[in-house]
Amino acid sequence: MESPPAPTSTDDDPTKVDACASAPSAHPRPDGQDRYTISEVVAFTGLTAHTLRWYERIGLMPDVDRSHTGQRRYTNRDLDWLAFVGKLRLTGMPVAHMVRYAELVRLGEQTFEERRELLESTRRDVVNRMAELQDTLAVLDHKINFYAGAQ
Amino acid sequence: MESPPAPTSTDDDPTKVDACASAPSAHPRPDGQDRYTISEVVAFTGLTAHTLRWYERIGLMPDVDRSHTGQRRYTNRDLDWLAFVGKLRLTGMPVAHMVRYAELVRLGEQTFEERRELLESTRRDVVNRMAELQDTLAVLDHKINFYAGAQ
DNA sequence: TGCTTGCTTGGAGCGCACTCCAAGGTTCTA
DNA sequence: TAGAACCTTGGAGTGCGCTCCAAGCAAGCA
Repeated sequence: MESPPAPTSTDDDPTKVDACASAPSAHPRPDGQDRYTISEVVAFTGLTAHTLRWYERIGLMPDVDRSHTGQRRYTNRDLDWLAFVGKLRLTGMPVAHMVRYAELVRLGEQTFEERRELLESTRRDVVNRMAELQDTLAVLDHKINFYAGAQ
Repeated sequence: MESPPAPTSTDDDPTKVDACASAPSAHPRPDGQDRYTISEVVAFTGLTAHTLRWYERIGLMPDVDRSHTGQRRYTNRDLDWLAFVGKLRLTGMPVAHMVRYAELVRLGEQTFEERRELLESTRRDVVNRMAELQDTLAVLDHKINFYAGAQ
């Protein structure tokens, strides 16, 4: 990372696949022994195995490692990436944009600028959405108060 | 309305179809001459005519008036209702729940309690969503700062 | 060794919220 | 009175984000 914060956290270094440091997220196994099966990842993330495989098919997961017989083995870094994708999903960002971001990460450091622009655009969406929700909250409270006042 | 605020605003009185007072929204025509065609409503709301007709079909619009030849004529109250539905839509509330709410409004005052519960549940969803977005904002800012710092 | 459970794939299916279509009637302006 | 623009309907289609299926291989245990 930029300066010296948490020693275990991976971050936006493209050699580390742009995992997300904001959730140190205490992974159950130390680096080196982190070869999770798909069902373990299902348990950690709450996603379904179908969805995990689908993410890979559409290019949203960066090359998951395989066992000698071809079964998926996920790393802590993959888990970090999935946590970040989960955040993006909460923003309502279309999956196609996330795929674009994943592609930029694969392309390395020369895409930092475009990545930043993409995230800033997403940030604006989030801020707008929060303002909309704040408005809506006022409307809901007004009506709830009316109904509460009318017993 | 409960106390005496804005004189023009309709509100949660079921005889007035539960329109939303929170947006006084300066409708272009006074009550009595408010018989908007579907394309006028499209212009006001940003919804498509398809969507307006669909809302009616699924029970999300309360009995839109018709001209003598059967064409729709929307009132200011219909516009208020659509504005409220728009707010609910922003919360991510499923259309089926909005239809349920519309049904409760049609059933009159004895559904005040259930309407309040439905809106309070929606309110909780909104608050949760806002907290999630706030979290996400922190993650986005962290990454944006990293990319900005790396030029 | 057999048995159960888990993992693999490509491709089909689903639920939601619209979105559009075809064929025909209505309204408005000149 | 003509012509353009608008409105009607039931039903089919679309795009998104999954979700599931079938058929077969892999892993772990008695």
